[in-house]
Amino acid sequence: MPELPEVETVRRRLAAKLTGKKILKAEVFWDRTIDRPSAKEFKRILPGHKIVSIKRRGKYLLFELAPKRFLLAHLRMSGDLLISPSSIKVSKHVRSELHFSGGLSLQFEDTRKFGRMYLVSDADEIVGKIGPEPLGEEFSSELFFKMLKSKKGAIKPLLLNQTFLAGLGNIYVVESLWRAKIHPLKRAHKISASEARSLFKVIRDILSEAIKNSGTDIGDGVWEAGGYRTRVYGRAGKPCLRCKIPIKRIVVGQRGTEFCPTCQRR
DNA sequence: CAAACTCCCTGTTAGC
DNA sequence: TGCTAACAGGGAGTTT
Repeated sequence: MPELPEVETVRRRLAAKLTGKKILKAEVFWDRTIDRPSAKEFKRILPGHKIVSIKRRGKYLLFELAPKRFLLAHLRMSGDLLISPSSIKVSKHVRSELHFSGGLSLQFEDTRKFGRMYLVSDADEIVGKIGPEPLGEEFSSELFFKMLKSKKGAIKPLLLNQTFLAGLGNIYVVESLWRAKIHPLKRAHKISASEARSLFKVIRDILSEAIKNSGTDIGDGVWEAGGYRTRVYGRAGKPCLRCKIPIKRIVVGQRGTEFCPTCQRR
């Protein structure tokens, strides 16, 4: 499922080919894919706009358009954005399609229909409330420690909370906590300064490694491109790669959570 | 304010 | 073999 590194991979794939291109036509095959405005308005407004830049904020893709507007896309569970000749459908699950000058189209493929597109005049309407970018310059170990100190809940659901920190999903949270040797149920304000430093570094290292590898292939057919291999995610019952003790799986915040019962203490 | 739950969806898999 | 039911998962929205 697309998290920050997968969305960044998509962004890089698209930016090279679509920057400067003009939208000729917009089609919507599943209306609920368009969160706002209505699918009808979406199709009416988009033609004539040019793509100025393609950025990313957390797990959102952000297309800056001219005349000034923003097209945002969130891939949620199964979404992907693919470029193809206009005449060829990339799969039977294409929910919307933008046709560009030059004969290419951008197709929003999304098997499970959780993905959304937004067409707005102010991007902050969608991404204004999300937390700092974990790979951004404004995010520091000191800031992270302060953020953790003010929260009493368990660390795992906190890291999944997009208003706390942007871009992490279940896979990278589980991987980060394992590598930093922190128990997923540990209370955020009880994390020491040195643990916070470690977690800070680990999060940035793992995200960077995953981006370098074009994301993670978890082998369920949802995201097949990536070369990053998980160390604990999906490995319940198998030996911990550090200590050989079997990896445990619990449910935290309604999400499956693998961890090593000896390496990760509370 | 935070934690817990519900909902949206479909492909995969476990169980019969 | 073929069927059904359970399950996974992000995040907005609602309830506790």
